[in-house]
Amino acid sequence: MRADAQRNRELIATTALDLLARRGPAVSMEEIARAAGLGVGTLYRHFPDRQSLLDSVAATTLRTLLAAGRAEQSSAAPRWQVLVRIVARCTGLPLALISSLPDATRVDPTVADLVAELDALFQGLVEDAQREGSLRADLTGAQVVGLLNVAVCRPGARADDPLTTVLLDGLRARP
Amino acid sequence: MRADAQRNRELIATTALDLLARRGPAVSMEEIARAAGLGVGTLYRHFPDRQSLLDSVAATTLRTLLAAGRAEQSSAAPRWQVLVRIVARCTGLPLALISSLPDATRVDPTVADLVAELDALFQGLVEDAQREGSLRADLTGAQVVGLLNVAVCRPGARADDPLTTVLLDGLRARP
DNA sequence: ATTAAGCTGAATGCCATACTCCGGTTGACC
DNA sequence: GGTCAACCGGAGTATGGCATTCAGCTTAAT
Repeated sequence: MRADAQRNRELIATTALDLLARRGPAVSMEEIARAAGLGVGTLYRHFPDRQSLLDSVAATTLRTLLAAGRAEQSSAAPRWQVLVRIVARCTGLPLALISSLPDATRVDPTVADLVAELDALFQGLVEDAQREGSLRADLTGAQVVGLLNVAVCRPGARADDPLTTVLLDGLRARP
Repeated sequence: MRADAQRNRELIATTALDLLARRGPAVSMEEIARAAGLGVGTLYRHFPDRQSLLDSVAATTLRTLLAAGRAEQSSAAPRWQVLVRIVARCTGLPLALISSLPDATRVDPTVADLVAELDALFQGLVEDAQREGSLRADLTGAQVVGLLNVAVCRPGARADDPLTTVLLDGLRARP
């Protein structure tokens, strides 16, 4: 593969991720192309269709997140700290949203698997934090994860958002 | 106006509000019609176009909310209580969202005014609660209102949602 | 210099959705 | 219970946005 092609492929993926994070899951191919300073045709040279591009970006990102998550998981830090760090890390990721939404048309098995794994990791972490006594115990793991999703998967979300801050404070177990 | 027309007009408004709350701001005229058990033609008999219907529903709802808010405001209850009650009251309202979003196409002056008034009322309330010492003071009124908006204006939001609960807990001033 | 891989973006086709309209229905008044 | 204007239904039309294609031009690599 020619060097410029390689570069463009990565540029497309990065740009797509960025736009998805900032403007939500409805970005058009045209928008992505323009933001990357390329023509739409180039996107289609690298990805057969829109879904492909989305899947590819999702898979890459989810894999990174999963790796980071597993690393954190086996650290010695208190579970609460771990959770906060992972949430920060995930912020701005709209892809979990794309996939976790009851979106009928989504079926890519790789992405689905990754989402499931990430979900399980998160839930385990939440439940550990509850056992540790740092996270309020009146919600199920799934509920907490669902709620963190809202905080994290918003167009334009940032880790130091008021929303994220307040939500995390609200999740902290009362003294 | 014929009795059935009157009935249908109200049915349309109610159904639209309900669907907007449950499925978000992208509901189609067809969906609303079907949910109301009517034909699309009937919607257009009562409202010249989609925007009209949305504006009408928004204006009615916002007026009700504003009245309820003003009543609460002049009650003797602690500001925190008042705030919680109003939030509960607003939950499921997607219209504030429609209007408060940077949606370029929205210009109806009535609705804009109502939104502004409701916003001001909310902010005043939040700031009073902060002075009262029941609401954390490290956020501006506007930030708090924005964040409550997220909680309240989601498709399918409910007042006893984990999200709303946790968010309110996170907003409470620390002892 | 050669050339195949790469790039562009106007043109195409598709689909969802707002909106229209005419034939059939019905409430209201006599 | 008859009349009729208001009302309703829903197939059909118009439109706009978006994914996707492709013919002609560029450029990296040798």
